[in-house]
Amino acid sequence: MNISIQVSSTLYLKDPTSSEIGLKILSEGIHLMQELGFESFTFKKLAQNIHSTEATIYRYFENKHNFLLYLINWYWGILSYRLMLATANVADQRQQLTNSISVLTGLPDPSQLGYIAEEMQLKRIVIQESGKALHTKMVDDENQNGIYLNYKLIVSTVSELVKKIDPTFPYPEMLISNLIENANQQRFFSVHLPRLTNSSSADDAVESFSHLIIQKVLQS
Amino acid sequence: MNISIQVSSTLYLKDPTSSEIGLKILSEGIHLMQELGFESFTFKKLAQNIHSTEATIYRYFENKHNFLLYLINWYWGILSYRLMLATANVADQRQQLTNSISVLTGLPDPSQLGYIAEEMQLKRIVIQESGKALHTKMVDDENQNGIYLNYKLIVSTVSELVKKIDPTFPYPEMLISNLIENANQQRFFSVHLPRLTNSSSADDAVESFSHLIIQKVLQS
DNA sequence: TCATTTACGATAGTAATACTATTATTTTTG
DNA sequence: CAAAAATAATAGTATTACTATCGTAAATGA
Repeated sequence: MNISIQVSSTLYLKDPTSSEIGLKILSEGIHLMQELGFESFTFKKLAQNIHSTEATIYRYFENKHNFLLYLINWYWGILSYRLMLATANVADQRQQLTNSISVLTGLPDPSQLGYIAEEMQLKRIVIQESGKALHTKMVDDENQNGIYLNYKLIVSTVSELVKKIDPTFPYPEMLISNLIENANQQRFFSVHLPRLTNSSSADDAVESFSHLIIQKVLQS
Repeated sequence: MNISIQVSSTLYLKDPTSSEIGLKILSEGIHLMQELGFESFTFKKLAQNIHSTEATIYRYFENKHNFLLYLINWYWGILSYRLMLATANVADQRQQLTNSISVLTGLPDPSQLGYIAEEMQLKRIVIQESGKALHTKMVDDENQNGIYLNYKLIVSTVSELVKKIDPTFPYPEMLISNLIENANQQRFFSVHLPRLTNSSSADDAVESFSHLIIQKVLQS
């Protein structure tokens, strides 16, 4: 059911979407990754869960670090797609920005068309694990290999919108990457360190906060 | 030279500041942690560097995860102290907040009194590794053990200031934890993923951005 | 000062992990 | 239906994150 989300081909040895067992690696892999967390997740456990072997998984992914990067890349691909949907045929640039911020910082609406089942699971993985994927000695090499293009494209697209709305604002990229990262961080806090946030699961304070920042900071 | 920074005693088995070799574990440990990163850092390597053995280090710290938590806790202790210095004898609350934001998001001034040599190294470790310490299955237990009290105290103190200045602002804790986390994140981006930020090492855009947010968002 | 606790160094050992390698068997495909 | 490719089954390796044991050195205290 993937609407052909692009994931950088340097992240896999063999395209997991090209075979039955590859798809099982992905779907069960997502499930196991969020259940166990990156540290306790192993290819051995995944192999057992899909009634296959370690060797088979290693034919698709070089290592579990790359597997995590694949999942994160996939997530940003989905968001990229939803961002496109949310701004298409919207004339007003302010409204485009508002819609974009909702996509990037709000929770996905399950009833919406184009909803992708894996998105919620991937989002949880991104919130919990993406720091571990990023804060590595390999980050510069990976960046060179285009691993972060999906993410950078999102930041670039939305910050271009910011520039159009308020050309005087001096930190458009920082503003957008901040709001994106903050959304994930605050959702983590609201579960584990609630005194660091004003977000609870009931109202979506994270999204409201983001809109408020945009509204107060940009002059149009 | 520690001005008796408090670190939660649940983080060590034996206080490393209480002995010669404990202090060597800390100073060489900081050095090695930032040089190798958390993954490649091992107690074995650290033991070799201080001409001691693994067993000795394990007598001070239960494991390397707790060692990292100790370093991070130490960092927040230092910041807590600097926050106190920066707001003491400042009458105006706005100015107190401004000074606090500078401490939390700016770079420390080496010429300033009370500067602690390890702070820069610890800051680098916090920027690079703190996500790995936090995003773990143990986070709830650790929080229960008071590991994050230093951090929560900082957020609480500064957000109380926010509440006094603008009682109508609905997300004071989120605002402050966001600015703190953002500062570290953007500094990481500026080194590794510069297209996600507008911060370069030359000017301190991170700090300016933070002040701008505060200024625009709070009404006084 | 001398006995005793405490800390440290040296060494060995273990279970788990993150892979690599080999070979047999099944599945796919031209 | 033959050849190629993918997978299963199994074994093996280096490293890591510890734990255990024991002899010695240093600090402490009566």
